[in-house]
Amino acid sequence: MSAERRSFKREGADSRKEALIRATLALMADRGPSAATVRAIAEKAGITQGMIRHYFSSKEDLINAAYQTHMHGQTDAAKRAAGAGGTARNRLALVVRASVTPPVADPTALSLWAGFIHMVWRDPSMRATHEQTYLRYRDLLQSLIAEALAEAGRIVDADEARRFAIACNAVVDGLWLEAGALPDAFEEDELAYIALDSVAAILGLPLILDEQCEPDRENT
Amino acid sequence: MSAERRSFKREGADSRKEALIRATLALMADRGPSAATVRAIAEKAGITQGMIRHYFSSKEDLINAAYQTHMHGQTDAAKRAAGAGGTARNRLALVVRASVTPPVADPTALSLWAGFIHMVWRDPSMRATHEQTYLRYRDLLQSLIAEALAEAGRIVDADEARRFAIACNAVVDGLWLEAGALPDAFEEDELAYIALDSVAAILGLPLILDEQCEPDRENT
DNA sequence: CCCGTAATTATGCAAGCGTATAGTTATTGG
DNA sequence: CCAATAACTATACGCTTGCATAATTACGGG
Repeated sequence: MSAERRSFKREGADSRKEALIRATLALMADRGPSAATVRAIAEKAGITQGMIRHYFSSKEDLINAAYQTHMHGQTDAAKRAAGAGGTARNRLALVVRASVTPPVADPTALSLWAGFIHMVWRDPSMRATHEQTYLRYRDLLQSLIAEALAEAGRIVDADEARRFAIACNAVVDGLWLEAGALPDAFEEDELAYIALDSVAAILGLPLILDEQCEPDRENT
Repeated sequence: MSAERRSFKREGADSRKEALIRATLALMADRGPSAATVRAIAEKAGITQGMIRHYFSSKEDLINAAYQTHMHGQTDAAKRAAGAGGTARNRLALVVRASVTPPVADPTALSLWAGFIHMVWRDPSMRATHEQTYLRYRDLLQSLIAEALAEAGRIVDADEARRFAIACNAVVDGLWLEAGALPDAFEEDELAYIALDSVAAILGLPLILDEQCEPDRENT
């Protein structure tokens, strides 16, 4: 008469943590932060809700881990798009384009990001993660910019490089935001071209994608 | 032994609605969307929780009204900064500066916006409000841009004006975002200058504020 | 003057939340 | 081969939530 007990499956700690994090992200992306309850997360991860407190000290801890995972995924995807070889100018163009096109820029990523952002103000550790991730992307941009300008024979001091990075970061973020907020309002390549044109205008450096020297997925 | 009953105060419907909306915004800005419960909102508005359902059909309805109020306030503040007279170029500069400086750009506004954004996906009426507000600001920018370019003797077709508006909007949004996310990472005027320089570079049109023209660095 | 009506308060309710904990089942070292 | 232990399930608890409704109060027209 009692419902049959759930089948007992033993799994490694890492795989369980990852499953919980992925379930959290999926729920938040789908139906907002409020949908990411411990029960829903556990169900989506295929385990019972007790596990979440067995692997994370609290739900907030799990949320934090999910936030880190998401942000690292975003940055890594953009960095990966740059590839290893080619000119700095081309790598910069590739990073810019990747940052305003799927899968980095899409409604799911924006929704997820927005869901996390408001937690940043209350939890200091989430704020730390936020700043770190934010500045890391900007630093990536800044070094590519400085390198690309150097290739063109222009030497900029650190202050100017910083301002360039802030401005280009803003363009990219703004377009990333628009791509996620109004995915049907633009052609698929339109935002990429606008991003490249704008960054080029800001830097005074033509940015054209060297399609044939585009790196492929093979590098790592 | 029974606690004394709350003093009975009769008020107009508009003032009550406004009080509820302001309380909602204050709570969301302060402690996130989850803190904006009907009880907390009512307490902050100085009334009992029954009133919220007396003036709004549901809590979601109140949230929607608060969203509209906030977004309209943001756009209106930027528009107001442009003033009525002066050249279009100067009005454009004023709008750009206003959009990346307080009170339009600040942590509270960002936190509030992020709190709303993730609701946009579930509720169609909030999505409608979102698109409408979004495009209205961009249209404001686009008309100012077209006018300013015309002043300089440059006629751009509708397609190019649209791309310019998208790009400038992106710069402004990105800097607005950074100003709200990392309020201590920039000098107070720094983002305004970067915004003006970037928009100027994108449009190929020098943007200098009339009233107080600090001769900043040359772009490019 | 007073009563009907609308505004406002107070209270109750079912559902869902995060967390704690007791009970159950694999794995493992000796 | 059998405890000991860690992984895992199941359930209960206290709290909060949005919403509904009964009780109370002010106000305006007869």
